[in-house]
Amino acid sequence: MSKPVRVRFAPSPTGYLHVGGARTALYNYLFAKQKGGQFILRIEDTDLERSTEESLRMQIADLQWLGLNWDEGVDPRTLESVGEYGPYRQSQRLEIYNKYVNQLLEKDLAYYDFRTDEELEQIKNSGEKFTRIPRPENLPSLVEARKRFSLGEPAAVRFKVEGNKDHMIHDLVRGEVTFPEDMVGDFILMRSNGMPVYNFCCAVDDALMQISHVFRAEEHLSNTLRQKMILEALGFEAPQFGHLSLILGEDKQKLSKRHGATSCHQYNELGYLPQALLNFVALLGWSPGGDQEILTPQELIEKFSIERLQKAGAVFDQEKFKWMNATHLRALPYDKLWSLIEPRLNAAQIKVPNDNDFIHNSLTAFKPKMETLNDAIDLYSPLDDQSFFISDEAKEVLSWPTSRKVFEVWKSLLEKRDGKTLTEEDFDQAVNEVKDQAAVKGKQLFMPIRVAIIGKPHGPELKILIPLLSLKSLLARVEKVLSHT
RNA sequence: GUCCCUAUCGUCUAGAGGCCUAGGACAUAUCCCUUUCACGGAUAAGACACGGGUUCGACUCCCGUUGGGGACGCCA
Repeated sequence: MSKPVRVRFAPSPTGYLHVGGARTALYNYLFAKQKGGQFILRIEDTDLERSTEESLRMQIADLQWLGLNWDEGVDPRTLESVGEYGPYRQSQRLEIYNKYVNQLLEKDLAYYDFRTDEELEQIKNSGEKFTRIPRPENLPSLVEARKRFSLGEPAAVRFKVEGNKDHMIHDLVRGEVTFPEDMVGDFILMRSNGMPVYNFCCAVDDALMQISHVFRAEEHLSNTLRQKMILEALGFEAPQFGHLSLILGEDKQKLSKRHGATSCHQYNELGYLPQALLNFVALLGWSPGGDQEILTPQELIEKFSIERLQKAGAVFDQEKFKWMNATHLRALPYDKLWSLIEPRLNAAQIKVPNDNDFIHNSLTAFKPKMETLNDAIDLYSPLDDQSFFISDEAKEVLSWPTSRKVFEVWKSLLEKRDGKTLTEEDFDQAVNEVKDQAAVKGKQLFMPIRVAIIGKPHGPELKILIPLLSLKSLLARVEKVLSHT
């Protein structure tokens, strides 16, 4: 019997998609998918100063990377509106807003305000403590105001707040929230440059686009009052609102740029997986109830419930995110993982073989060590002869009195061999010979060998690494190491 | 300052009046696995902000205090 579920994500195109925005988008998306409803992307670009087409494209790219695909809104390629409630960019809906502003003006529910910024500033600083800007003393008639306005006198349109009634909002996550109407003053509907303002567009569009539920950040909670007043004045039905707790930084302040990486784009570049970001952010302010923490997008859709939304803010814990990313990464099949890693190796100019054996063996060795896709760069670079170098850590091993002997024996063994690579068995055998001939064991044996192979005293299991390296490069490496002793 | 929201381990959370000696995960510590580092496994330490009610019984319900957050734009 209830209205069909139609939810929207309505970003303003100013920069990359923030992780908080991603979570808002995700919850709306999950709700729509679970209820068989529509997920709509609406662009709130009425701030001409800050909104750019470039940002719009970036946000769309981020949303697509996350796999949060919308049913209605702007087309990702052409940016044209797709859907029967368009256009979906507020900058293209100006006639619509005009129509409704005029309606309010004519019903005497709004008025032209000719005061200048300076006058308003003066009022604020007049010494009196206004919690809201007072309405102008003598309002001109609509006819007169329109005349002055059309003659070029700048004026903003303000909503008339009557100021004596309480508004109750049934918030989907917070329950009943009551706002006294007098907490807000006559607020702007239309700027003096003719552009309508957020609260107005949002209210009108939610109504016109038949939005059934609005999940948005808690910072909008008090805007809801204004939007409700607009909706009421226009005779529209209000959607159901649900205000999400904020995502916080370590210092418990609203997560912002100074907390480090906050945009989806940054996490993408850092080598995080979209499914990990979705999973992590989903659990910031919501939980599925049980002990399961690693969830696929499909599981999120199945398990999502507004009852389990958290009311208090949640700190974005980079460490846990990294762990979660590593977990998702290790769950990836080899070919998928390789397809994600290869472009990053190329970008870092690391050249390694790409036959199936190599991919399989190397990934087996490196997977447990990878937390982000970018970790592959450091992991694979020792396999590339061009970038072989001796690490600082290895210098200490080099200085051990027994190390040189180990290198020499290792080298002579390599020289005696033919074929392209060493097998695991070859290696075990060789190590035993080094042990006997150089008369060392334990740490004094293994660490120098490791240094002779990868230039570092720590790293993945040599048994797996050895078959990944050619005999030729093994030799070149030990020679290089010897030249440093 | 005014209004609104909020409060369980350091962090994310489970907990819908007795199941709680408060569970899980990340991080931390120790041990096992491993002749390295990880991965994996085990163990340990670690929280109901405080004060009043309500109740036979409160982490759970109500009120207050305190702490934290948000909003108060011709930003969204």
